[in-house]
Amino acid sequence: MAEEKTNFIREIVKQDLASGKWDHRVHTRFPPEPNGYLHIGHAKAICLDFGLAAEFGGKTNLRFDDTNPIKEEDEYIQSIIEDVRWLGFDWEDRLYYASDYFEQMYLLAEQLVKAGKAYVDDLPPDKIREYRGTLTQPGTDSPFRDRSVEENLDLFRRMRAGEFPDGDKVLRAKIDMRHPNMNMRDPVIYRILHAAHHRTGDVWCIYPMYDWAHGLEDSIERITHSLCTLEFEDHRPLYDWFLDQLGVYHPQQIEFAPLNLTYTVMSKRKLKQLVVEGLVDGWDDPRMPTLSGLRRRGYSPEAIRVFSEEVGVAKKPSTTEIELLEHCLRTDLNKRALRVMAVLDPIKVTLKNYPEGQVEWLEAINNPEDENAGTRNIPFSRELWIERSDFREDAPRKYFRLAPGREVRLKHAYYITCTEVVKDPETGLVRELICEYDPKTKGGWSDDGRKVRGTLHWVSVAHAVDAEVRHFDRLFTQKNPDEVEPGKEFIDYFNPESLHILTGCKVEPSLMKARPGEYFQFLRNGYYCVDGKLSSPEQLVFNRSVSLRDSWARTNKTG
RNA sequence: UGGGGAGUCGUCUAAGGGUAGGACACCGGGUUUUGGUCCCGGCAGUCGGGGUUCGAAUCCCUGCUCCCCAGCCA
Repeated sequence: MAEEKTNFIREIVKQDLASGKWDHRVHTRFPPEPNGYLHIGHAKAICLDFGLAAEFGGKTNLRFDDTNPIKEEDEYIQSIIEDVRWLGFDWEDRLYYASDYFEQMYLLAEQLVKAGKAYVDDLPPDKIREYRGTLTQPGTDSPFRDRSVEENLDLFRRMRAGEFPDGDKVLRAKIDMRHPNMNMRDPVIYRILHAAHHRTGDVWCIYPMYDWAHGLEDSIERITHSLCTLEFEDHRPLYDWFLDQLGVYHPQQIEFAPLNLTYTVMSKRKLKQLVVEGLVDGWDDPRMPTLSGLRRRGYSPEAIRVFSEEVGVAKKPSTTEIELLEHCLRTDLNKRALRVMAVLDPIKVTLKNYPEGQVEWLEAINNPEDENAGTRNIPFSRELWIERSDFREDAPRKYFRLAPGREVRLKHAYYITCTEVVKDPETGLVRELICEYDPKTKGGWSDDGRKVRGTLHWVSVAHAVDAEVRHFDRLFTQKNPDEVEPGKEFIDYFNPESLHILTGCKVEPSLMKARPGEYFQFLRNGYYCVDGKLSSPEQLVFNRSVSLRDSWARTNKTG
């Protein structure tokens, strides 16, 4: 039944492979601009670019589209390389930079000038905008549109030579100022920017625009399928025009809908604003949809790759529910996360009939979903921590945790029965529970057919390690923070409750050895990981990656 | 009133003349030393109106709605 999932781009590739359109090659590229950190939306594109090529025995280049020195930084390049690699993709020796092609691009531009298809325009920016017309009104020709080839070539060379200040002149393609597609109204292809480039330094003072550069990059690298998002659909005619005018190798641009997720934003500009305004702890804050944030949150690359496949690829603008992402994480972590015990909101239990000073090391299964995960021993003693929410004085019948007179199982340990509740005389708050354990139930079993519904997690007081635990909620309070009411902006929907810091948590001693990048399930609580930025041997800090599904909480809420 | 795209369960996505399928979400039930996992079941969709056809989500006509484009950003 499990018909393999497909999408329109995969079908195009299959057809092209069958027809031999590209010599039976598939060669894609992932072309980020190094002006920010990669996010889950990029992951979809990365998985598409790399995944599709790999599926058909093709190749994928990692290419930095670094044509704007003002916005681009080396820090971003490093993070992008790290993130793509972390996701599990390999570009082998094909790490390219658009800036490596600047000379070729320049020469091709001269070729366009010589063909009478490009001209140097002296119009200032505001005039260029004015002459462009509007969506409904045609533009008008620049007075400089009909300069001779000789004059254009001379001026263009002098632009490169640095004879003019920023904004003084531009090189424009000569297409049609009355074209219904705004992109075809003599688009600018080179601008003067006396700015140091992160790779070429001050070698250049003119830089190519995206539309000119991108198709050439694809052409130079002999890309077959150039995948990009929907907003570039309007640019395809230009992409094709340039390549056709030049008579060079001509890849096919195919557009797909970008990924949107509920309760978050996906624009680098907006994510950067959260960082700059200090609303989050950097690009890698665990609440961020960035790959570095998801990594710090405890997402696995596998979960993200499965998610990318699950959301599918189409041309319909859409917003995926974040629950699907969480589901993919739970599915992956369920198979791999080591089960450990951690008490987040501790209340003390004293076993009245357990020998003082005695310690038993009980065997605990590391992962019931993975036999190879083995077992470990955990210390059990007279005084234990259990979860405050696992006890209720006024327990309803459906509640099968601890209550006065009720018996529960301590996971991997013994059955215990609550015999006495010690309260603070001042506040009336429960301070301690006095219980009795049944020595005949070691390991959590009894052969007398006794029915014990509840199983609790616990940590030995004498052996517990203190830890800080961080829980996260949605980054924004609105399902779609981009859709703002009049007078508001997306940042107004930032969720001030999105970070909860729990202190005084008690975790089992084995967690002292936990390292960033390892996956844990805090039994009955959720999936957690060590925060690679904040955690230290002196102060353990864990992040909750995602909670466990909780049907008890659900029935309580709706009931 | 310009151009380019897109409309299938609540959400995402298949089916491209022949039984509208899957996943998430949601709702039941079973198993369970995690109120987890797993298993079983349920809910729910072709934007509207015409037409062609034995048969239309699919083809034709028409209407409607939504998204993108007026950077010397990508």
